[in-house]
Amino acid sequence: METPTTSTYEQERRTKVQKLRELGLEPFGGQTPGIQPLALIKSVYKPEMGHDGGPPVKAAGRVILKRDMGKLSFLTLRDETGDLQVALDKKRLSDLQWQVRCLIDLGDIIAVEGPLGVTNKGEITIWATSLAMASKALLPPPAKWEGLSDVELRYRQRYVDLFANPQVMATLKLRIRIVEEVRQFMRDRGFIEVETPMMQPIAGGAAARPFVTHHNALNIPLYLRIAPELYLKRLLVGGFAKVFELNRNFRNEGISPRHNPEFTMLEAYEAFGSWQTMAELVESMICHVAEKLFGTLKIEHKNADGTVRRTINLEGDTTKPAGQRWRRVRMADLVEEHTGWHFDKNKLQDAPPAVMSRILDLYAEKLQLTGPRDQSAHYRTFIHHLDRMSPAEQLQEVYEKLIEPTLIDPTFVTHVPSVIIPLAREARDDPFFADVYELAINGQEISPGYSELNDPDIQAQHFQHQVGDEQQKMDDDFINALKHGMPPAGGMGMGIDRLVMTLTGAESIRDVILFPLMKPIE
RNA sequence: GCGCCAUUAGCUCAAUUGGCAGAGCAGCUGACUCUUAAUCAGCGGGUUUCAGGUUCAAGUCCUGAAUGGCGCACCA
Repeated sequence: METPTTSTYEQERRTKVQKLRELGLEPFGGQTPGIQPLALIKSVYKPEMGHDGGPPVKAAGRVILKRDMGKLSFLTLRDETGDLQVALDKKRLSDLQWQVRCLIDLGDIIAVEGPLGVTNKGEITIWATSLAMASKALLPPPAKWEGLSDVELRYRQRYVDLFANPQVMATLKLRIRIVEEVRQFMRDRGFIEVETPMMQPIAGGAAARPFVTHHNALNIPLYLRIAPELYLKRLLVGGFAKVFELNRNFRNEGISPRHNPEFTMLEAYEAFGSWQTMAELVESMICHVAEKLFGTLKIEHKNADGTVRRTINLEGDTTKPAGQRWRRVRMADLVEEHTGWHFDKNKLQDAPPAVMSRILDLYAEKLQLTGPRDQSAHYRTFIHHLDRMSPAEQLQEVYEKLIEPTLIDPTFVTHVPSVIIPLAREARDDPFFADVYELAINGQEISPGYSELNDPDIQAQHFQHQVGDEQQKMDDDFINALKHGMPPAGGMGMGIDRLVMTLTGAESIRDVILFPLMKPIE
């Protein structure tokens, strides 16, 4: 591809590429066996090795700092594992290689070989006896001290972000470790990982707008899945007892600090389980991951200056058995606790005026509104919005908008109105509510868990109702599957990106996704 | 889709009331064999995101656009 850029930086560096070629050297390197990670090399050094008495080592990395002093240079190399100093001493290098030294810029990737040692000031250092350009960088890296801080550039050019900002690399690697631990935990619990269609003729299992594509040979529309749920349940019908899938879902909705159009979801189903077995599973899993990766159940979110912004306590009530320690509370009780609204399945408009006043207090707090209430369009819109809802929707709305964001420590919210959860079973003692939990941590919904609905007729009714709302399409084949008999089951979903945000303290979902979606330029 | 805010050198940021667009790092030239964001001397570097407008004069004020951030809406 043609390079349109003609910045002086690039021109200078292209000249150096040319000079390397004139010296008979390859500016873009080649296969180089025997290179060891910088952190490993650093760990090999022992004080008795002295100034340069360590073993010969072979290293490679990006030059992130350069200090030239006439006939001696110190470079700081960086690789995936960390930083290490390399010394280029004119006496130890051939004339040709010394000329290479003069052509090294910040950002270049170089390979060196030489004994491991230490400088007079005590810095562990490779005293290079050979030096090769592995990849000449044609573009300059960001400022060496500030790194790259322009948010847009960081997301658009993550490759720069990763090498310029070690904290970014650390967070994204932590994400990878979390995913590994979640998988391992599920396997240890006897769940098997399956792969179900990401391209579906009917996008079911959730209420969200799907991405649409087209299959040419069949001449049919296909939808990127918004959830794997209906296929995983088909597997229960087929006889799988404990399955999970950990992969991408796609939802054609707005982008926000908590929403990326493609995101990673864990879904798991256990025959003869329930929302209670799923609650135990998710609580145990998150605690396991936290213990394994951080060695603690107290997760601290820190600011850039190191001060603690927020602490999430995953311990719960330690007088109870492990896996049942997190708070469990009915949605109606939680709403009453915060607003004084005693939910009796009647409309909010019928509650005492003090309730609405309290709800508006919370609304003002959330949006940080200070002005008078009567004239504010904010309040009018919100009230009008609530007025048009059914009591069940009002309960859900008050919880989701005003209370969920305040739930920092893990909380299982149970007895959610069943009308808004078409794929779950109704509670036996009161069919107004569904047999489910919604787990909130860090002010976000992290995981829903259901006692799954396996009655094909009730499921079909729920779909009919939903079709009326244009929320979910009727999936006749799924109903057909249920007619063959699906064992009663517990099912759960868990938003992996949000879990990672909770565990790492990331404020935006983009900080835990390697390549978040950005609008293309032009 | 709506609202608020931002956009200045490769990067990080200044620029008073509307009055000559600047610094640090990076770059170039030179010095330097123990530096740690090396140091020292000198030199370059700009369509102030874009398109219009007001004005003697616009980075600064106005209108529109683009991209981004945050909030709202959407997303059970």
